[in-house]
This record gives sequence, structure tokens and C-alpha cells, in this order.
Amino acid sequence: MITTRKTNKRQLILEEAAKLFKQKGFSGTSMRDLAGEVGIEAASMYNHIKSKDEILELICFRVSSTYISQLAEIEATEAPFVEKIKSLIRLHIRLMIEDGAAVSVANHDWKYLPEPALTEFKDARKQYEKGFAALIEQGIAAGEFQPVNVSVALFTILSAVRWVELWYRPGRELSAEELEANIVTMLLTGLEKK
Amino acid sequence: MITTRKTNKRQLILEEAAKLFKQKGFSGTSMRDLAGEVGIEAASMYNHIKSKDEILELICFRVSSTYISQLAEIEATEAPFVEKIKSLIRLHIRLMIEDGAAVSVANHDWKYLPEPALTEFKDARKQYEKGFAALIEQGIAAGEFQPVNVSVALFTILSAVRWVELWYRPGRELSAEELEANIVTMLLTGLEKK
DNA sequence: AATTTCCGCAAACGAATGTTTGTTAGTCTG
DNA sequence: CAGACTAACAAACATTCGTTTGCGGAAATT
Repeated sequence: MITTRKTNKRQLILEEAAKLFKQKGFSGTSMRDLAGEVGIEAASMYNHIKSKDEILELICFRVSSTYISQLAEIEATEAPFVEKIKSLIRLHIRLMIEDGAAVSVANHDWKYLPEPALTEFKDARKQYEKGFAALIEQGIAAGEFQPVNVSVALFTILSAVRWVELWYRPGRELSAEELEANIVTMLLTGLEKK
Repeated sequence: MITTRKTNKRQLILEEAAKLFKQKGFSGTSMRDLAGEVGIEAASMYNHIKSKDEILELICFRVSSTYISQLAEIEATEAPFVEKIKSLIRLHIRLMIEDGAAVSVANHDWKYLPEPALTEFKDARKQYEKGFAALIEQGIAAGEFQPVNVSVALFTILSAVRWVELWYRPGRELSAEELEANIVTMLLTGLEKK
């Protein structure tokens, strides 16, 4: 191994932390729990990370910056708004499947962020929601969408996509692609048959 | 005051606990925090409740039994499946608005239930989901709904309705009725204009 | 009026929390 | 080979946790 030496333990800590935080919550997870999962004493972790809070910050901001940069990419494309919204839905599902633990933590445990980070995170989320909402609004103006309340549409989509974290396990009856297709159908054409 | 004497403190504790648990999570809330909110010392609370865990159980099971009994009522009515599903969606929204703190706790902190209660709660939830899913399935069979994957439809609806807890505050731009109408539209007829 | 019950408090309990300290091997670098 | 760095550990830190105990006074019951 060449560079398996430095920050790999740090990475391992972050991964195990995400899993544990998702499972038992941030407050419900002790540094000794986490250390046990990593295969180390609690004290030894402080050779790799500054504090428990820092772990949470790293997880949350990695997720939020991923979402924000991906949103920017989608905004920049030339496509009908229907397609942009579909891309965003697929983005959420994909991230949830690929990095479910971290996304869960960013969704649920952000409230435990210590104060400078807390406002920063909330601002980032608000910025993301604003960009998402703008796409819906423009889609309505362009006549592609029904004239539904924008906030309702936005949060319905954002939430509808969250349950994947609770439900999806690889090797489920549905593949990731089928899952995406089904959710997109639900959200864009609705449950009812016309 | 006539009967302001007995179990009213207990009720107050449960209400404040629901608010605090929603705000800071079960593990993140200390008995001293809660006692402060109630206006009492932590030790004094043990005159009214058995333990912190008991508080959580009382909150969670009150919510779950409400859902289950209401589902039974709706199942018993004579109405198209579209209407039954709409009623369920409205039920979720109404409960979230009227008793948001408790519902949030039942949604997020149930995992901290101590063991006999934990399985009991999960079973109750599974029972509710099964009943809900059956209505969707029958609606598809009756040709009222699109042939979407039942689990996807179920969890999309259940989740889509949860964000109300994060978003709704009385005196918001939308009234409860408008909120219900918008969410029902989103879920049943979809965002896209045909 | 006497007595029991209710409900609050201060103090303390042991256990668990996040983190610091001092130390000790091993490994890289000059 | 000497010195510096890395990363692990055990022990201890102060604090906070949920909860128990013992006690006092007010209110309800007899």
C-alpha cells in the first residue's frame, strides 16, 4: 500500500459515524460506541478528529455542498422544466441510495450542529430550496406544471424522496431505476387514473 | 378549580416533553431541561411519571393508536377508494397540525423505545401501513388508480405528508384547508399538466 | 383536630458523557 | 543511528445524565 497511511482512519471514522448517527442519532451515539465500531479506543480517535461536533459538521456539509453543486449543474442545462425536476428527483434518490447514511444524518441531525455551523447549514439548505422552488415556479409559468402552491410542491417532492432511506436496501424487489421511475410517476402524474 | 388537581401536571409534562423531544430529540433532552419547562425540579417529576422512557412510550402509543383507530373508521365507510385515500391524507395533515409535537416524536424518536415497547410499536406501525397499502391495492384493482408499485405509492404519501411538521405554523400564508387541498392535488393528480 | 396523602425540594447516587493527559511503541526522515 | 512524527493506549478529568432518598409543608380526609 502506498498512501493507505494517512487520513484513511479519519475516513473510516466518518463512515462509521454516519452509520451510527443514522441508526441511533447524534446524541444517542457515544464516542465510545463509535470507537468500538472503528476498532479503536475512544481516546485514540482524537488523533484523527477534533471533536464529536466536527464529525457531524464534516458529514453535514459534505452532503449539503453535493446537493448545491448538483443543483447548479442541472440549472445550467437546456431542457424543459419537467426534465429538470425529474433530474432533481433522480439526484435525490441516487444520493440516498449511494450515500444513505450521510444523507440521513444531514436530514435529521443537523440540528445538533454547534452554532456558527448551524446557521451556515440552514442558510445552505434555504439556498438549495430556493433554487429548487424557482425551477417549479418557472415550470408553472411556462405552462408545464399545474398552478399548485410552490412551497407545497417543493416540500412534497423533497419529503417524498426521503423515505427511500428508511425503505431501500440493495437486493429489494425494486431496482434503483424502477424505484426512480415509480417515484417520478407518482409525483409528476399522480396516483389517480384520469 | 374543581379537578385541576390530579393528573394535570402529568398531562403538562407530556405536552412539554413532546415539544422538547421534537425540538432537541429524545436523547438530546434531559429531565432537567424538561423539568425547567414544566416549572418544577427534575426530582419532582417522578411524582407524576415513572421514568423518561415512560414519557416516550405514552406519547408514541397515543399517536399510533389514534392513527389505527381512525384508519379503521375510514375503512368502514362506503366510498370510492380515491375518497378513502383522500380522507387518510387529510387525517395525517390534520393530526400533524393539531398535535404536531407528538406526531413528530412518534415519527422520529420511536427508536429510543425500550425493548418490549419497541417491537410493539413497530408492529402497530406495520399494521397501519398494511391497512393503508390494502386500500391502494384495491383502488388499483378497481381501476381508480394507476398501476404504480404499492409500496412506492404508500411511502410517498406517508412521507409527503410529514414535512407539514417542519413547515406549517398557524398564521402561515396557507390555511389548513388550502394546505390539504394542495397536497391532495399533488399526490393524486401530480405536478405535471397534461 | 388528627392523620394521611399529595407534591414539591435539596442532596446525593452511580453510571455515562466528551475530552485531556502522559506515555509508549513503531515508523519515517535526516 | 538519532531525532521527530504517528497513532495507539490506560487513566483520569469534570460534567451531565436519569433516578432515589429523605424530608417538609400544604391540602384533603377522617
